This record gives sequence, structure tokens and C-alpha cells, in this order.
Amino acid sequence: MSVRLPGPERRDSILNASQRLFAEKGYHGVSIDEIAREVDVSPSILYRHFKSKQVLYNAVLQALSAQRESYVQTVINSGTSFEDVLTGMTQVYIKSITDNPDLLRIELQSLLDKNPATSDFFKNRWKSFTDYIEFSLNERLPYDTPNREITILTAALMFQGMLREALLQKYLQPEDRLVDVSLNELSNGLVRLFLRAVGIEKSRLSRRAVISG
Amino acid sequence: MSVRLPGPERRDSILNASQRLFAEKGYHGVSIDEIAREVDVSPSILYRHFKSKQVLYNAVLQALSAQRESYVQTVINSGTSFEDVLTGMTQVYIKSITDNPDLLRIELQSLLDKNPATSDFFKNRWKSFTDYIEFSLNERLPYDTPNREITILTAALMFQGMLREALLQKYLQPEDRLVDVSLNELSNGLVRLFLRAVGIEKSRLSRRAVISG
DNA sequence: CGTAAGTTAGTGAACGTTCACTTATGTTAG
DNA sequence: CTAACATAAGTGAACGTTCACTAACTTACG
Repeated sequence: MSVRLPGPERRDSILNASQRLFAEKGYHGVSIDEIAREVDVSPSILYRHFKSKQVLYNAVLQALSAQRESYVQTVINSGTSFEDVLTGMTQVYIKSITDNPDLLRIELQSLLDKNPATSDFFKNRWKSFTDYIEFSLNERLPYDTPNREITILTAALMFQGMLREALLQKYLQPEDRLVDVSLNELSNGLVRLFLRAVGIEKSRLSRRAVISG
Repeated sequence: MSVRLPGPERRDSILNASQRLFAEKGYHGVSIDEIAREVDVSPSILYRHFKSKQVLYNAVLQALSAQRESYVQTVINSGTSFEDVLTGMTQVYIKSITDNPDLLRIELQSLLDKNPATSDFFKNRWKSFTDYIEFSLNERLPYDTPNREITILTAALMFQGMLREALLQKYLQPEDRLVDVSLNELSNGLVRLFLRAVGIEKSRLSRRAVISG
């Protein structure tokens, strides 16, 4: 018999193992038996805590969402310049993926999933980012900017895309050409390019972007 | 009994159905029986043409790779300006996804797949893009550009990321905020932003970017 | 002792795959 | 022209395994 744990702890241990396995192989690629083996418990225990495989999967997503906390909101509320907030948000996102690369894989999987509950998970992860960028650019871009509205929309998209791409390369294709570039360099480079794209010069006075750890 | 087809035609009909289903639900999400039902043939027929499910899946990827042709190379060889080639490549990529959105889903799935043969499929789809961008920027950026090497690397990444993101939003999250923006606008907007990011002004003389169809 | 955590031993269905067999078609000899 | 044959296309049932899931029983602990 396996070590006997109080309910909530067992539940957490199941969630942890499930997260790892689902991230690695996707929903259909993982069986209940495999998770149970990983947790070192019999399969029926999983049904004591989650009434079906789908419910377990949803619980994994929900746990990830909750864990995300209000980091982004905190950065925004810190009230510094657009450049600094952008850098801060980028670092928050990078850090969350660095701490838990499973997030990146599950984010992609939820993007491919038709299940609305699942793809909502993906949308919410990015909404505050793009909302902030659109809002800020709307305030900062001169009104006579050509293609103003679409530039704003596109810029938010660009930021989201380039940031995710950088992390994909680093964490999902690690043998690639970016091996020698640190995430710090990458992050700073991306923000620098992005600011130039939208016509904002990064002030030399703002603190350098450095990720702790 | 179903309509009797010559070998190669049956093989193609299997590949077509498989591509659609694999794109929609992923490798583990589709069963041999389901494909057979779609093709209107008994499951064992699939094993006459492909010796296993995995071999069938690989054949789907290979067919997609071949179909891609040398569009990109053609655009590059047309020998116009960097801006025009970039616009051309963007349109080629957008068109390939527009013609066959399955490509986008399978590209993402192959990114998540640990199988090396599969993830190579993904890499090759983008290599000529990023190679061209890195090569061109290396020729065009002044040697005293600050952070020169990393800017070049990051820029190529940025282009790839923002382009894929645009298509993800359009095809995988169609109810989103980009519904009112045409792919043409999106594409032009992205290229415009990208050129500004790397410090290249799009010449007003170059032909407008328009996707036919 | 009661309850909650865990096990054992299953269920039927679906999985990928194979097998022995049947049917259609194209070629060729009488 | 057709009967005979070879070959290729297709069938359907069954294989062993794994799937998600359940019921009945046992054990540990406050």
C-alpha cells in the first residue's frame, strides 16, 4: 500500500502529477492508469477526488490559472512608464514559464482544444497583456498616425506573438540556434524592437530589465 | 462494399481524411477505426497502405511538406527589395494557411510532439524564413548598430512569432477581436511594424501588398 | 468506533493490429 | 468471345491490450 495521505494533500499530489503528464503528452496521450502509477496509488483513488478524467484535466487548468495570481495587475498598478510596465510584464510572463514550463505546453494545447472551457484558459492568460498594450498605445500614439487603429491592434498581437515565440524556441526546441542567448537578452531585445516598432524610444534613464534568479 | 479504387487513389483518399482528422483532434485523439469510417472502408485497408498508425501520421506530414513546394525560394529568387521579399514571404505563408488551415494546427501539434521526425517538420517550415531575415539584416544593418547580433536573431524570431500569432488568432480563435480585420490588413500592418522595428522604412514606391483571391 | 484513504478485482468498450477470406478487375490462352 | 487465372482491393471477425470507470472490501487514524 502507498503512503497514506490526508485528502487535500493526495488531491494536490494527483494534480501535480497530472499537470506534468498532461503537459508532456496532452489529454489523450495520458491514461488514468499512468497518472495513478506516477502518484503511486491505485487508479480508483483518482475517482475519489475527481469524478472523471475530464474533470481532473479541468482542475489542472484551474489550478494553473489560480497560481498565476495577479502578478500582471501588480506590475500595471506600479504605475511607472509604458516601457517599464512592458518590461515588467514580459519578465513576469517569462518567469512564470521559467518556473513552470508545463504552462507553455498546456497553453498551446488549450489553444488547439475545441472545448470552450479549455480555450478560455488560453485567452485569459493573454487578455491583460494585450488590453494594457492597446490601452496605452491608444493614449500615446498621435491621432494623425497612419493606420492608427490597426497599428494598435497589430502591435498588441505582435508583442504577444514574439514573446511566446521566444519561449517556444527556448523551451520547446532547446537544441536550436538560440541556445547561447539568455532569456534576459532575448526579453530585452524583444522589448527594444517592439518599442521601436511602435515608435517609442526606450528612455535611457529607466532601469535595466533584469530577471532575478 | 465501398467503391473500389486503384491503390494510389485509395492511398490519397486515406491521406486526405487522416490529415483532416489528425489536424482536428491530434494523433491520440483519432482512431484507425474513425479514419476508416471517414474513408468508408474497413480498418484493415489502412494497413494495406501504411504499416502502422504512426507511419500513416508521418506520411501525412510528409505530404504536407511536399505540397509546400518551393514557394519561398521562388519569392527570394525574384530578387526585389528586402521589403518586397518579406511581404511576399508573408503572403505565401498566409496563403498556404488560408488554403489549408489544417497546416496551422498540425504545425502546432508537431511543435508539441517529442518525436524528432515530427518536430523536424515544424522546424523546416520556418527555416527559410528566418534564414533569409537574418542574412538580409546582416547585410543591411550598420556595423555600429548596438546589440547587433542579438537584434538580428531577435528580429527573425519576432517576425516568425508575430506572423504565426496573427494566423492563430484568425483561424483558431475566430470569435476574437480580430474578426473585423482582413488578413491583408493584418499582414501589411505586421510587415510595416516589423520594418520599423529593425529601422527600415518601407519605400513608398514598392507595390502595395495584396493577396490575390 | 466511525470515517476517510486505500486496495483488489473487476466491468464493458475501444484501442491498434492481424488474419482468413471474398470480390472485382485486367490479362491471356483456347 | 470467353473461360481461366493472377492480382489487387476490400471485408469482417477476432486478437490481446489498454481504456475510463466502478463496486465491494480492508486498513489506518482521530
